[in-house]
Amino acid sequence: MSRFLREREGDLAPTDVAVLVRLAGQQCTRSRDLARAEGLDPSTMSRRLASLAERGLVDRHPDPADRRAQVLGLTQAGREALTQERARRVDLVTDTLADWPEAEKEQLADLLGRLADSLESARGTPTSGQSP
Amino acid sequence: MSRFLREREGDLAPTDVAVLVRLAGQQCTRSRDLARAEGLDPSTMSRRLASLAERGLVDRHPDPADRRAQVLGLTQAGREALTQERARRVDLVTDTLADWPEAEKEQLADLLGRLADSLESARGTPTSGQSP
DNA sequence: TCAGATAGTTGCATGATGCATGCATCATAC
DNA sequence: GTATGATGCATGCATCATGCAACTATCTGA
Repeated sequence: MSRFLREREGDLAPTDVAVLVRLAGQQCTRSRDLARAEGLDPSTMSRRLASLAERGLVDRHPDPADRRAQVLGLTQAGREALTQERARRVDLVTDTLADWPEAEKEQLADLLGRLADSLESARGTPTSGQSP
Repeated sequence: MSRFLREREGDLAPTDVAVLVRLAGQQCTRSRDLARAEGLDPSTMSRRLASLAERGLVDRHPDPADRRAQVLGLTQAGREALTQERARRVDLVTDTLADWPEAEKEQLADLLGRLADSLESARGTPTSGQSP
């Protein structure tokens, strides 16, 4: 899977896409939260955001409520880039699974969705039965 | 998924694990083939192999049939490291999907297996309907 | 024998990342 | 009100994986 994806990387790095997705979903508007959500160091997220802002995909302005922080949001270009990236991925899946029966594609989508949920709820549980 | 995995990385980098798996399966014994199989540049593979050899997980000796090439293989330590990594992953899955019904786990395994096959056979097809 | 292909390595640059640190701001205790 | 610690973000620095280009040694075929 990794080599498949490595060969088909788009214009946006995976991390950047993840950031755009979260910003589009309004799930977090703090750099800190984004970093936590993606399992990255805050410094890394700071740099990703700087890069995205420089490319005009994200816009940041000071948060009046907390002047240490900043309000993050997608620009119009950011929304378009995300739409385009999503279309690219849909094409990828469409091409690759073209000859799968419809029923199995739905099953796969359903199970992957639930897998994502399970992984999400397993976050914070480092490896195995830790945490006394 | 990526953040889940990023947080649970083992001692071996993902690429290194992939290399060990292929060597264990005897699928390729040439650095060049490994590189192609993993979608990496030969130079990168060369460096990964050097690192693995230095750590005593892989052993390389000149190929008598082709003195440019080298015969690659796992050392005993390499086999053990791979076994340990596999156990770690099994634990990860076991923990994460602990409360899934058995039937769904089997379905997921089956579909993921077939997904891997589809991705594998889609290799070399760059992005979408290219190749005139 | 010689030209071109191939296997592998190394030099160099790039880009993502983490850690330590610094700065500004907030929250709280006194 | 002021001092102390916590928090949000940025920057300096080092590390690591990676790709490209160039190189050496060897093989292959005319």
